[in-house]
Amino acid sequence: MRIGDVATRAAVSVRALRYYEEQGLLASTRSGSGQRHYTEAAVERVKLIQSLYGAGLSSRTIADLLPCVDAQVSTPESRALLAAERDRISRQIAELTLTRDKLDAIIEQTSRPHPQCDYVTEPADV
Amino acid sequence: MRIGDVATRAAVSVRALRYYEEQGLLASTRSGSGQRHYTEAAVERVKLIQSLYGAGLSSRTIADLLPCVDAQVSTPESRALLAAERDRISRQIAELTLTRDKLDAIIEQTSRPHPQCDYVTEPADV
DNA sequence: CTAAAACCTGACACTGACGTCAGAGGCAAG
DNA sequence: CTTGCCTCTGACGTCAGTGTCAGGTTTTAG
Repeated sequence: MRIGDVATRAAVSVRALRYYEEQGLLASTRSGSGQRHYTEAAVERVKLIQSLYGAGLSSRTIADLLPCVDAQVSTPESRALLAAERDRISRQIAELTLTRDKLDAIIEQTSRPHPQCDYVTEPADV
Repeated sequence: MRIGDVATRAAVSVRALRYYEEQGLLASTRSGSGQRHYTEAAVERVKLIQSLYGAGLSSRTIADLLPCVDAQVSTPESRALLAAERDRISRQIAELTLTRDKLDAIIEQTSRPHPQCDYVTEPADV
């Protein structure tokens, strides 16, 4: 599989895949002419990388924990790293939940102003 | 209250506060000599701004929805904006939850390798 | 009164995950 | 063979929130 196929199937840019390789997150074999080739597994790996980026992990952190995913084995350090990131994500979820609740409160308040006031009614179709 | 006090109490940098003002997120009155002065409410406002930043909103988006918080009134547009951001945060929470579950699965797998293998035992105190 | 600490504006530096462009080579189809 | 798309490397650009420095004024503490 060539880089363009992986990019399409994982819904990322070609540039991103080269960057992942540069960061040591994604390996490829090279054809004689230097073109990258990937296995099917690469697509899933890229999706995992993407979700970790989405959770706010840096390339460096991902690079640290991916080998442990590959090897299916963890050292005390890698377990600590994994747990630390999981906890960070949990805290992030908690914060986001609070923020969403704040937004909900704002929506509540602004949608029901003093009844005697003029205010714009529900949007018809937006 | 001067800028340094607000910074301390809201746990942000002085630079950040000046930036918020520049972006139209936080107003201040100026003393004759040009120094910024804030009310108590500024601290809470800064915390709100921070949590919105934390949820991935841009200055621009925050600038769009803060006036509606202030006015306690919403237009159809602002309601749509608020709802859209709330939904975005909800999706973000859902994604983060999935990612955390993936990490949990990885932790599970790597913490219990094939029993017949040598592997490092539980960390004592980390 | 004076020194330290806080404040001001303006501007450039930085970070990280890419976008984008240039210039050159590779590969299947007609 | 050549046309057109894909790929390569290298390098600079971007964005957004903030750090940081310079050079100067203001406020506060002793």
